[in-house]
Amino acid sequence: MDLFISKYFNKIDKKGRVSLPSSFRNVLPKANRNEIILYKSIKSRSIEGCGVGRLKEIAKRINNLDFFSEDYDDFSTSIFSEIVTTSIDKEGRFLIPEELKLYAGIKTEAAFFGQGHFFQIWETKQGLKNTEDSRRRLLKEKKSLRIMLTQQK
Amino acid sequence: MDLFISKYFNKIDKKGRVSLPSSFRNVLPKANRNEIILYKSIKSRSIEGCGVGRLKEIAKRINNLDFFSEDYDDFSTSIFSEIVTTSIDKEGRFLIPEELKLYAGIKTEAAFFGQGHFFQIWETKQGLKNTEDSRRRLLKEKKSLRIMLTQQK
DNA sequence: TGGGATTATATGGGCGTCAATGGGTATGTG
DNA sequence: CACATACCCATTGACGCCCATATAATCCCA
Repeated sequence: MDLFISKYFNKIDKKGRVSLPSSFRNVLPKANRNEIILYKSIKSRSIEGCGVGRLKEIAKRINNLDFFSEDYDDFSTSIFSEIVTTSIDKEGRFLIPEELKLYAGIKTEAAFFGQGHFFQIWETKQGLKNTEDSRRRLLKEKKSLRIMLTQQK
Repeated sequence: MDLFISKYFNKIDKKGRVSLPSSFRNVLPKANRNEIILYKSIKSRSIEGCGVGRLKEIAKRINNLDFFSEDYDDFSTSIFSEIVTTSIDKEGRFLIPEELKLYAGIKTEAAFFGQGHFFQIWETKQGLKNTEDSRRRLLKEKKSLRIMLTQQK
């Protein structure tokens, strides 16, 4: 399976280490299996993460913008300076930078939510609440989606 | 990772030395790992820097401007004549020329912002403010950021 | 197919290494 | 000689690497 799926709740130890769920590790390309990128979610108080491969893709796109435009700087600043890369140790653990933990309100436990091509890290309670809210919105307001999700192939 | 990523805040000591963040050092080609170039940013009160190898890339970008335009001369002059090369000592530190520090308003701390193929050095407060402003502009006015960040290859 | 044995995963902790920082001295150039 | 800067060494704290354990999952063989 090459998608980030399901949810996991892992402890953050004294040194600040958390295990990246094993199934998430397996999604990373064998080449860069010991590195991921993290950044603040735009839409919620959570951290988003994925393999480094996507970063190179983004770099390429930004590089194609007009170098002397304001847009270039805005993209470049908002993305490159906000993204952090962290390495994963032999046991599959990594460090969440302090700033990102603050942003997401994470202290002693990290809740990992698979999102397909990327994943989110939440403070456990907020993450669970977000899941409920999402689901409620889906069921109440988006009948068409419900159809997509329940329809047989 | 061969890109300048993330942000770092390093102290400038009495002698005027600053550490180039370790992850930035690693972006420099192993050959010229002890030399970088610095120049005033055209668009902001910051210093831009990169490995010497990127000079060619900068030349190409300027060359793509209309040769007979005023812009051409302005960019060409502003950048090429202002470029300085500085060497990095064994501990990974370098000196920011006085003129550049003045231009950016840097005194005792330098804020390094990764920008992909180059990086910027800001006075800490201004740098943080710039990050916020950039992000705000993108979120309010440009849906494209969201697309870049969330869209799959 | 049951149940012990092996492997994997999450978690904890020790310790050496490296990064950031400080300072002292030599070298050099005006 | 004075100032700047290159070179050398020292300190501190963070992080990487290694080893250890407990629980859960998987395997394997009779």
